[in-house]
Amino acid sequence: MYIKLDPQSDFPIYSQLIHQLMEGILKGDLKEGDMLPSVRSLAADLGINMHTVNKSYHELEKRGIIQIVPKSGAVVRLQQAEKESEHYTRLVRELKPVLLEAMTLGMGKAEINSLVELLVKEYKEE
Amino acid sequence: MYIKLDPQSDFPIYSQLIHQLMEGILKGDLKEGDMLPSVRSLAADLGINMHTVNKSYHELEKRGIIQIVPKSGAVVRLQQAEKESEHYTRLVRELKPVLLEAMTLGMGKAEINSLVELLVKEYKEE
DNA sequence: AGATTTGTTCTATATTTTATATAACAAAAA
DNA sequence: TTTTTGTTATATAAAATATAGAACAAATCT
Repeated sequence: MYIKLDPQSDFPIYSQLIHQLMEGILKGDLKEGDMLPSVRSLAADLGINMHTVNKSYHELEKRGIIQIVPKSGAVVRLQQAEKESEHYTRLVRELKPVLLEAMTLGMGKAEINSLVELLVKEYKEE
Repeated sequence: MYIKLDPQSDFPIYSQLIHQLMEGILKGDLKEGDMLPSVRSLAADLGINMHTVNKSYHELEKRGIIQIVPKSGAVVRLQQAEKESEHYTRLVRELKPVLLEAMTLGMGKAEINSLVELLVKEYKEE
């Protein structure tokens, strides 16, 4: 699975890594139950620090996407996000400002929905 | 127009201010052509630094939402975001990771769309 | 015209976040 | 048993965030 990081991006490295790993899951490169590479080996592969990878993994765990087994490794464990769950709440908190921006740029409900559909399709066809 | 800032938020103050001002525009508190308060007066009202407000204003200008007239003030000037415009491109870049998160949380196209509709309605009924 | 307010620019400082670097530890895995 | 694992700790550096104060010229107000 290929991971691309851009040091010049607005997003910090650990965020980019989170995004790439989520992409990998959605594309099927990583499936439920799969082990993620160890923080040391992935850091070496990507040419970044171990702690940066570690931060990404723990953030993914906080988001309910992987499970970290102490002294062992990280496993893909997708959780269903119930409404009112902390995962769902955080998602809404992150989604709001982006929608605000879309609306101030003149996009309506229909336009936003078609954009969302377009982007969703890039990762998963249903 | 009431503006609420949370120093403990994950979002920096200047980002929160950007969001609140966008909300004000969408709710109709600020209309096309309206002047924004001066950076000094708004900073004083909110109990934050002048330069922080200034940063928010310039970011809003970069996003095509207001126009800053040198030595005069800031005016609401909503631009239509054409596809392929830098505004549209940035929006997509910000929207992608949020959608990735939604999908890894198990949400499908329909679920995401209904959430988007729900949030959009909070600001603007069409 | 004169006084005030405006955004702008500059320097300075402090805190937080991000990223890297080393080292050591105990538990798990090979 | 040797290696690898995540964890924890300390340390450093750079960037982002936020505040502070001062000075300037243009715009606005009285």
